[in-house]
Formats: sequence, structure tokens, C-alpha cells
Amino acid sequence: MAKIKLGKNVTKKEVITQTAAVLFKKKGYGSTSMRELAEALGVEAPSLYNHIGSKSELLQVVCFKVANAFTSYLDTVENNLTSNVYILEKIIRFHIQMMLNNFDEVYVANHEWKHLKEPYLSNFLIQRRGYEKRLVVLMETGIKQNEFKDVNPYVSVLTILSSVRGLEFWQQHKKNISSQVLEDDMVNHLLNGIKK
Amino acid sequence: MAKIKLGKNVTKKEVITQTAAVLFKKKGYGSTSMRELAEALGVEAPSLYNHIGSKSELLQVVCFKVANAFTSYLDTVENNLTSNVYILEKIIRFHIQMMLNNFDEVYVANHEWKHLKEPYLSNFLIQRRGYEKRLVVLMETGIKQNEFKDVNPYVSVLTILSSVRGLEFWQQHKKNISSQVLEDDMVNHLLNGIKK
DNA sequence: TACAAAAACTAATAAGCATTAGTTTTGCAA
DNA sequence: TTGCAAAACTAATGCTTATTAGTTTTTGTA
Repeated sequence: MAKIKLGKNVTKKEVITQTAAVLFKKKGYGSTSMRELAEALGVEAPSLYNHIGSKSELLQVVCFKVANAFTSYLDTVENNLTSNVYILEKIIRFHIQMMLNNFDEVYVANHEWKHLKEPYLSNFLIQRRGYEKRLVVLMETGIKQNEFKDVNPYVSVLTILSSVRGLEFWQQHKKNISSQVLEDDMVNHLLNGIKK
Repeated sequence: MAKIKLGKNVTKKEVITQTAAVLFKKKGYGSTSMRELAEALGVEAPSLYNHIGSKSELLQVVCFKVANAFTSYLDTVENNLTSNVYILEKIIRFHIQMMLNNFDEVYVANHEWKHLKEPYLSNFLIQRRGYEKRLVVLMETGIKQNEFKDVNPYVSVLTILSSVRGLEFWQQHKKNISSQVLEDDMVNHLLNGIKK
């Protein structure tokens, strides 16, 4: 009876996927039923299968959309050669903006990837490890070129990625601090700790 | 037939809870069945109910054990009055050690608390927010007393807590770097960014 | 207005879940 | 060795789940 509502230039599958991301974030993948998802869309559960293949497909789409966004950004920023410090700053800012503007999807990719089915699970982990490794190389290069202190590059990358990821706890304070102050404070805190 | 094996000074309930923590971490609370837990203990599922009340009770025990450990440590370290910088350093080191030495339980408390039932869910969140608030006050005091730069205290606390939490991704590199190097590097990275 | 495709619906399936009830086995103390 | 409590077992219950099959309604187009 009720139909899935469409915005502009958005397929029904995309609407379903976005709604799924909201629910997966709120309740977790395993605890979100197709009935709940259907209800959120104003539809009966089996109707969803006219548009999607399976529940786990929804998770795959969300996780790889996020992973690909980060990988693509790193590609472009690495090609514009400047200092390693500046590249790193741009990456940190991109991570922060992704956390603030695509919160549901990033959260799901960070927390629910474990429920991916093979071979997607393995591919996701390979892609993520590759991304981290590229950041480590960036840090190592910066250390050699005397831009960064002589820290352990793994520890630094880990610290940076984790800090940014922690913005998921930020939602509650959103009203008190502008996202620009947040972004600048966080960039300074993280870069001042390692810059020479 | 098979009995649950006991170590020294450990009740059967504690053995079950610890095993549950390992499984909850590996597969998530919702995707861990009582059958799997029982199998890991060499027992049939209904036998578990001779020792525990319910599946969700297991999650409660894990989450509050972790939460109480952090709260207690903050109590003791706050009573030994020294500089705010030094207190903060001790707290960071405690967090790191908890991540390294009680990984399964801390991970579960960080990731699976969402599945707690009321009123435990609310209590857990209240306790966590209270803990964070105490750290913010510590940071504010340190700023007033000119120990820290004039940063936003919420952002700094968030950055620190998130970085430490990110040690969950550390397991894979464990072999390459000693935990002492890790701890010192991370403390320096985080404190150098905000110390005056 | 009629037709065809898209997308909704209802009904059903088979599997998995936590948990309870009732029974048997185990292990310790007298 | 006997007896009792603790702790295991088997069997069953009732519920929820993702998904499929088959049917009807809706919608856009000729």
C-alpha cells in the first residue's frame, strides 16, 4: 500500500540503505530486524526484497561506501605534493568532517563490520589495513624529512585515527561548541604533540 | 557430564562470565548464543542456568566490573594531591594498562553496553558521563592553574579517551613494539599537545 | 483507457533463540 | 556406604528471525 518515498536522484535502494544505517547504528546489525526496517519505511518486510538482495547486502553497501570514501580522499591528497605535515592535517580534517556529516554510516562501518559475510569481511579488513599502512608510511617519511619528532609511527597513526573516531561521543556536546572550534582544537592537539 | 573447570579462588559464575566476555568480544552480544557459550565451557546450554540468571546478566557483570574499575582508580588518584598534569598522566597510563591487560572485558564494555537492559543501561551511561565530567573538571583546573594550554577541555578529554580506547586495534602490532614503548609514546603524544 | 511492469501485499517455511520443567548423575560429608 | 545437595542432563515451549512463493495492487505509458 504505502510506497517508499523518494527524494531527488535517489534510488529506493539508497533510501533503504540509509534507513538501515540509522537503525544499525541505533540498535546494532544483529538486533535490527527486517520488520523494523520495513516499518521505518512504511512497508511490509517482504516488500524490501523487491529492491535488495539480503540484509547483509545492506551492511556491505554501507561499510564499503565509507571505506572507499577514505581511500579515494587519500588518493587525491597524496597526489598534490606538499609537506607531510600538511597532508596529514588535511586527512585529519577530512576524518573529522566525515564523522560530523556522515555520522550514521561511519559509525556503522566502524562498529558493525564484524558481521560482514565472507569474502566481504576479508576484503574490508584488507582495505582498512592498507589504508592504515599508507598513513604509517606518510608518517615515516615525515620523520625522515625532519618534519615530525622521532616517534613510533604506528603509535602516532593509531593515536590520531582513534582520537578522530572518538567523535562518535561528540553528539551530546554538539550544541555547546562549533564544529570549527572542535576541528581546530583537535588538529592542534594531535599535530602539536608530534610536530618538530 | 563434563563439569565447568575451576581455577583458584574463582567461582563457576566468574568462569562463565569471563568466557562470555571473550565470545561477546569476538562475535558481539546479540550474535553469541547460549549454546555457543555452553559449548565453549564443555556443557549443555540449560546447565548454565544453575549458575547464572540470564544472558543479559552476564553482560551487566562485565560492563559494571569495568566501569567500577575506572571509577575506583580515579577516586584513589584524586586523593593523592599532586599536579593536574601528573594526575592526568597516571590516568592515561591506567587506561592503557586496562586496555592491554583486560582487553576482552574493556572491549565488551566499550562496544556492547548498548544491549544492557534497563535500569542497567541508564545507570551505566550515568556512571560513564560522570566519569568523563570529572576528567573535564580536572582539565579545567589544570588550565586555570596554568599547567595546560588554553584548549577546550571537552575536546581534550575526548581526544585522550578516544586515543586510548583505540588500542583495541593494537593487538595485531603487539609483537613488534613493547607495551612500555607504546605507553610512553602515547602519553607523550597526548600530553605534549596540551602541556604548557 | 488498456496493458505491462514494478512494487506492494499475505501466507508460509524452516531455522534459531533464550529459557523452563522435570529427571538423572555426580561428588562430598556423615 | 548412604544420603543429600549441587549440577549436569534431555525434552519441550513459545517466540522471533530472514527469506520465498504466490497474488494483488499500483503506476506510468502508449
